[in-house]
Amino acid sequence: MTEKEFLQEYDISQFDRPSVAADIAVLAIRSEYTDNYRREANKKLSVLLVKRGDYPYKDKWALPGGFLQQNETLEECAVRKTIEKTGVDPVSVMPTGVFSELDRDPRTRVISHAFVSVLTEDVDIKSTGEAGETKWFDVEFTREGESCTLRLRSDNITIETIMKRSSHKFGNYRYTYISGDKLAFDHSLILAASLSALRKNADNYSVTMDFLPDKFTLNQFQCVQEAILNKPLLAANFRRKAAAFVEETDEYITGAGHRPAKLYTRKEK
Amino acid sequence: MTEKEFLQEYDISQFDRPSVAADIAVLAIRSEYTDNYRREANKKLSVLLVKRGDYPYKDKWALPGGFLQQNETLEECAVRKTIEKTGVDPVSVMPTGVFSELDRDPRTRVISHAFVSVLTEDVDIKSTGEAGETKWFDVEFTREGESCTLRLRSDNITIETIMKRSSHKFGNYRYTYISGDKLAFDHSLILAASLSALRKNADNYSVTMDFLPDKFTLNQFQCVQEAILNKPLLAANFRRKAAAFVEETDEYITGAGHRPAKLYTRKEK
DNA sequence: TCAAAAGTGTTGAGTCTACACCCATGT
DNA sequence: ACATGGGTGTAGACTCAACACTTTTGA
Repeated sequence: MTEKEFLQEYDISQFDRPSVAADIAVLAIRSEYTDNYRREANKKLSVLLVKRGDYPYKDKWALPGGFLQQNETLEECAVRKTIEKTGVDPVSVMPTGVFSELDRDPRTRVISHAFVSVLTEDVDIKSTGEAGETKWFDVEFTREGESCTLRLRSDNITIETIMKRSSHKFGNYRYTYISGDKLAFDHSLILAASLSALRKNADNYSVTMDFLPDKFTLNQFQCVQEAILNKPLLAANFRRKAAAFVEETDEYITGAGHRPAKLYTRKEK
Repeated sequence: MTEKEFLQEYDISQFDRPSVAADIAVLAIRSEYTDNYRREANKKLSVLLVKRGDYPYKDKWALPGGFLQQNETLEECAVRKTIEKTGVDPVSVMPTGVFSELDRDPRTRVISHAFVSVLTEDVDIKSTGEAGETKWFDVEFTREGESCTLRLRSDNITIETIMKRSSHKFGNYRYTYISGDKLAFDHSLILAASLSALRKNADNYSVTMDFLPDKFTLNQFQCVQEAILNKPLLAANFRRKAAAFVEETDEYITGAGHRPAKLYTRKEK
């Protein structure tokens, strides 16, 4: 069955209203390998993609996601679909935008709600990569003037998309495709918009903190912040600014070959 | 026909998926009356509400809004519905959140997309108030500790709702009803969330500017900013900060009984 | 003439950046 | 011992709130 046949047989008449879906960019802060027992590993941002098994966009890589069920909210849908399709629990999800353009999906009208999640604790990548259908891709998202480049890399796969940053009304950016590889549907554009929404919001430290575990060191916090903003921060200054958002505990992390780090919690309010 | 009969006769079986809707808080900066030809009028924030003519929530006040059609995006739907129901053109609309809780609407499952619009030029209120079905309400939205009060006033109508600010994940607040009057559906909660999203975003001056006309004076800009943030700003400081976001023209506004004000435009990028 | 907004200058308080420096630890 | 991250101090640059002051207008 070709994609064309598939689409012809798709009974669009049963749908006289849009379908409602959630798509989610699950990001992880991954540590690069280091052979120095003391030195902190470099951190890279990765995104979790799923290879589509069916038409449309068969064999293309896509963000996990799917249609909303009657007994769940959109946030619950995003979490459920991610677990079903990848085995990864995205823990908490942040909304990043709604995509309601008319021709997003060749089957029928679909309104997609985009979310982003950042996993700040080490993820066991092997357990999620079964059958080659689910993979983590290193993310590089850069901008030179008008055009933005989204580069996704995993093993021997590279997906590179050139986009234009178009609208910036109300502080939110949208992107349009120019050239290069594409993810399924408009997922390249959704991923780009979600990354820029995440970066914009992460300027406020409290947003970043919502992705951290209950107890964390200031260095963990800083690594997440640096990975999201994609720039290094001076530890001395970071810790002073972060102090306004956290509360000390009397627990420490030891065993890293240097002075123990105090654990902190999110400050309420 | 009572509300109960109406709901019993509503054929819910025709819907095996959620309906998709947009609801919009149209705000206007309204000038209070002044008898001094020179003195600038006080500015008040008002919201446009529609009295429901049908079940459910017959005779309750509601935000304008309605169901998405197949040939429009959600933004277009919000604009179309506002014009249809009130005769007011909201010009440009900012998304403020999605409400996908299961029991928002007694008829069937409805996913509502909230928008806000701020009208910065004087609106002819009389032309929109036909048949008493559409009215502007002065808005007061205050918070003391845990509980928030939303007070809406128009002529002899006062709608006062007490709510609790509940979740603040990722920088966005949600509200839950405690006591007092209610708008139709969960529109009190949507309005509260939209107002706080607007205030949060308006910290960035460029968001406020997206609601201004193509040419504006710095005083106009400041009045909008003050109405949204609900606090006075020092003109000298405001103008220096705003300078980064605007470009001069060589046009002036005269006739106000004082030195002419230069017109500015939004600075691109 | 004069009150009001338009617009500029200045001062002192506070914040942020960069860097120097000491502390505590596991190998 | 020592490299490394944990953590504090501080000088200079920068930003910002407050207020004083001058300019220009219409009635």
